[in-house]
Amino acid sequence: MTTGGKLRSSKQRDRILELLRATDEHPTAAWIYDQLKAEFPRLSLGNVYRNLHILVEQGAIEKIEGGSTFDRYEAVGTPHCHLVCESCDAIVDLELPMSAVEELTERLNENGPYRATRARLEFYGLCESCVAEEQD
Amino acid sequence: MTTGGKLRSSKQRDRILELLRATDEHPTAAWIYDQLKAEFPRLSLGNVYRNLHILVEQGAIEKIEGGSTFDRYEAVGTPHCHLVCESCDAIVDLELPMSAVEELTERLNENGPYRATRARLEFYGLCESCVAEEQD
DNA sequence: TAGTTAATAGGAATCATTCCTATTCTTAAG
DNA sequence: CTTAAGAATAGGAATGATTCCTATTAACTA
Repeated sequence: MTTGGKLRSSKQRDRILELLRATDEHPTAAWIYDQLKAEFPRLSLGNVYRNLHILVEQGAIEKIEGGSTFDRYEAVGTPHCHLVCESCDAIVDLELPMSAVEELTERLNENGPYRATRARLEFYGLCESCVAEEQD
Repeated sequence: MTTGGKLRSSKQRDRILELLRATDEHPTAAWIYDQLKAEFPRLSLGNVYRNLHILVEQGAIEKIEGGSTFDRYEAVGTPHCHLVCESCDAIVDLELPMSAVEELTERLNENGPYRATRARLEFYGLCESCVAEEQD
């Protein structure tokens, strides 16, 4: 990865940032690639990804990820939220605030022109054992 | 897909459900496959996926998905939540309840043994134009 | 017991993303 | 202005989770 040292300027990277600043469409890498293909006929998708990573590291843009690359499954039980441990990748069930989420969903539907049917609330941080391990 | 008609019993599917009910680890398909490989030497990963889909449709298990298959990007601005339109796949920025999320995060950290640093709240439903289109 | 049809195994195909390498470009020094 | 150094790029191969396809196997039913 190309962090740490000073970065050289790059027309492609500048244009990617401009594009993202000019739209509220939350584009995918492929969309950006399509947009810039005319302007940079030799543009490569890999380079779009590379520059997106750099821009994220610079704090200029944010990545809205689908979460991890693989799906997980659980038996059906009472509704609950999850805590994703960023240290060990565990997913912990939380008993907490399902009602709070429903409340927020209602509030959204009252105030806005949308019709939200459900919401997903996920916490990120450290699970119990990883919190314990940090006492060193 | 094999829905609609009556489903035949299946040792593999039964065991997958048992496994998921016996653990709170939120396994991946690959993990399930590894677990059952000894028991069913000829088990295929494709069949694990197939049975997971069936179990989800039956409502016996839930899929914790990473969201969509591709990542999206946005320029950095004020923190906000998103509404994902399930009809047109648009992602809409919401102004609403960022403080509420922080509040919930704090509450979680006070009550539990975890250390959550951030949370993600996403709403799913219909965006403005898709709500409008439904007036038919 | 035989026939029908679902379930399965196995592997090929997909698709977003990452990785690798040779080439090109930018920049700074001489 | 020229050139050397190294970053940025293009292009394509590799990866990894998931889906799709097909021939085979197994379970229910008449």
